[in-house]
Amino acid sequence: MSQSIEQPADGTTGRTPVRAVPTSADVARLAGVSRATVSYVLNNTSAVRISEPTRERVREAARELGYVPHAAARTLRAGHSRLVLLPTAHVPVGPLYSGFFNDLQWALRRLDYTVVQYGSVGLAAEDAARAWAELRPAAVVSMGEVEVTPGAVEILRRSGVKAVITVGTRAAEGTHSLVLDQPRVGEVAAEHLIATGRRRIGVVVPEEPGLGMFSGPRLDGARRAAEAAGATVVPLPLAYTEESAVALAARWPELGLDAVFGYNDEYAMLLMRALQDAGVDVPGDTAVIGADDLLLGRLLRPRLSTVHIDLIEGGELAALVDDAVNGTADATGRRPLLDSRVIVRESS
Amino acid sequence: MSQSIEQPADGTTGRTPVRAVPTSADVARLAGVSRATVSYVLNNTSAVRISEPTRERVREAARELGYVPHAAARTLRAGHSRLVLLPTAHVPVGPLYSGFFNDLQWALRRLDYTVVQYGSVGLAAEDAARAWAELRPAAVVSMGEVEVTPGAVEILRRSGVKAVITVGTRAAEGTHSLVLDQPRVGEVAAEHLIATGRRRIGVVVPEEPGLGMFSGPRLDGARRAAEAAGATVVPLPLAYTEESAVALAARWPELGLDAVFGYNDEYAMLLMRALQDAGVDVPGDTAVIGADDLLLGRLLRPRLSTVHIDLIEGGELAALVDDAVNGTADATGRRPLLDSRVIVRESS
DNA sequence: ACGCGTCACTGACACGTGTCACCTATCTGA
DNA sequence: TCAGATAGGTGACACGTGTCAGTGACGCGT
Repeated sequence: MSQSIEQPADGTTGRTPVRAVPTSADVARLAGVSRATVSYVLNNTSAVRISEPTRERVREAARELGYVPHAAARTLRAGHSRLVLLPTAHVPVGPLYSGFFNDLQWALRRLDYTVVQYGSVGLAAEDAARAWAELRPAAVVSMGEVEVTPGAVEILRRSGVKAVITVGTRAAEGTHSLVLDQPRVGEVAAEHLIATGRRRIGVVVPEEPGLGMFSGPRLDGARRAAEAAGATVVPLPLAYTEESAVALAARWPELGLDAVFGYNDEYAMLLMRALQDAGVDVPGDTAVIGADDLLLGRLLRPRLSTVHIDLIEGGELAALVDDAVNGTADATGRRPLLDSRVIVRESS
Repeated sequence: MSQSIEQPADGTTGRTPVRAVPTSADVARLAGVSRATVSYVLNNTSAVRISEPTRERVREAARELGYVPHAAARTLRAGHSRLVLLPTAHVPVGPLYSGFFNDLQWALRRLDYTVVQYGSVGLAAEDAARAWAELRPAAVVSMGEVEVTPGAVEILRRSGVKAVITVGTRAAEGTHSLVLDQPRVGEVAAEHLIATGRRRIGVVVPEEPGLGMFSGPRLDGARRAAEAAGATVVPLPLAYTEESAVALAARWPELGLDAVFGYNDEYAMLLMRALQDAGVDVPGDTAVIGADDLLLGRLLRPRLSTVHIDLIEGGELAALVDDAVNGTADATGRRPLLDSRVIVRESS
């Protein structure tokens, strides 16, 4: 405890045993200028004039020392960061999300933001918000998995977060909300099935946790369409395992369904295979339709019909984030951003 | 229209009253104590004794103000962060990776680290390293997509990064390397095919960029197995589209292959379907095997044989990261980690 | 010689936190 | 009574950066 580390002692001792991380002060010393000059040169600030020979000396010194600025010190000084926080409970699998995330990250990077995926497993909404707030992000973009309560928004706002954006099934108080009309997905699926003469429609409800906020609204949408046409909707709980699908298929005769909306392509494929193995003819006895328009859906026979969902483009969302951070978000109010449409193949 | 955007319904659209972010000094003032005391209480430092009434006053004040510590200031003061950087060029789709990433993030969080996915699209290795270094992470875990050159390692080390860990097809100089034995995947696949009497084996090589560092070694492994048994290996370029698969299937007769290793399950499924549509009997004429053991592979008929890959567990890697940061990791350097075994179903 | 403007740069402060050394009462034992 | 121990706390510094207000040198017109 009383052992002291050898002091760098400002030039008196030339060598320190541990190689310290070079700072802008080191660069300044080597280049024979002040630290302010170093800062001006490396950030090439336009308001201050520094002669070209000096600029070059500074840059050379920085290169030689391998100087890299300290992001934490920067944000501390600046009072705000360029972090965009992306809370995730479980990282969602699925190519739809992956592709979207890729685009978003790329676009935000282009705007000089850093995207941080931050897990908050098993935390209450406001505890999670506190954890996020520690990073003092410029914006928080919640993609529907994580609930954002008004209290959580208040915590974030109070910690200096400029923009809170939610993408989910419903608008969250106090945030810029991109409302994905999940009921519409179920609705167009059901409308299609009804239009092709089906009357008793099953709707798969995944048992996996975390999907409830999508499956519920899709079920509701299907119900709405069925009601309007005098058809019937039956919810079908299903886990993403072969056993569960086989068990459901075994009950098929007693259910008396002539169509099923499989929540998404993956569940639909799983169920369709089980149905075929149980002797159910698709689409003769029962029509099947999924959602998400995966390539793999075309590999089964019959090819899987699906609902194609146009998610907002990553670049578009990135622009919204930037506007919200700058306080220049357009006040156009509601704005149509995508459509869900049925792609008919062979399974319906 | 199934998506809409909404403004904050707070009445304070865009323009929030400039309420200063509370600091520990504010808490101290409100509680009537010094800032040092606040720090001791909130981090409940064991070495210093603070009376229970005072502790409670401080906690109450912090609660009332909604105080949240400033991570940047903390890491600046501490000289190091608890960030674990996970560079990604493209976020890889695929459930294998997603599941792994989930586990890793969860386990590291448990050890009080924050995982940051940081994209470095189109940057040279050392430029990317400089960008990572700005965040002064405690560790950098590169998952094989991004090349880590010795120069990049030097930059990271110099910026104070405690541990550089690479997970990939080969060890990287100066890092803790987890070597995934990719050739082994191709080898076991080919050995299985040869053992069941096949002699001319096609190996799918995806045309998608970024997969080359996996597909190349797998091809080599297959070649090695074939050579040992006097069999033949033919590389088959394939893009992840139906058209590409159909085109490849059309050339099947002239290729004269009696087996194919599909790189992974997704490519294998795509190709198998195209082969069947072209009138090729699977596994009669040609055996097909994939890799990754996806559930969807069981949905096709015949069920897809596959190579099951045991990736390192997220928790295990997290422990290694922690050890490396603390300097208590065994300096073995390289360590083989990928166990591959064939799961025979019906397609081979 | 003097005022004035421009050029090229520097000194010093603030951002929010953790921690070490120090300080003042009060209590203890002889 | 007095030295010493202990409880409970505080003042001050350092971390690395960006930026504002100066500051000396120099050229120029009168």
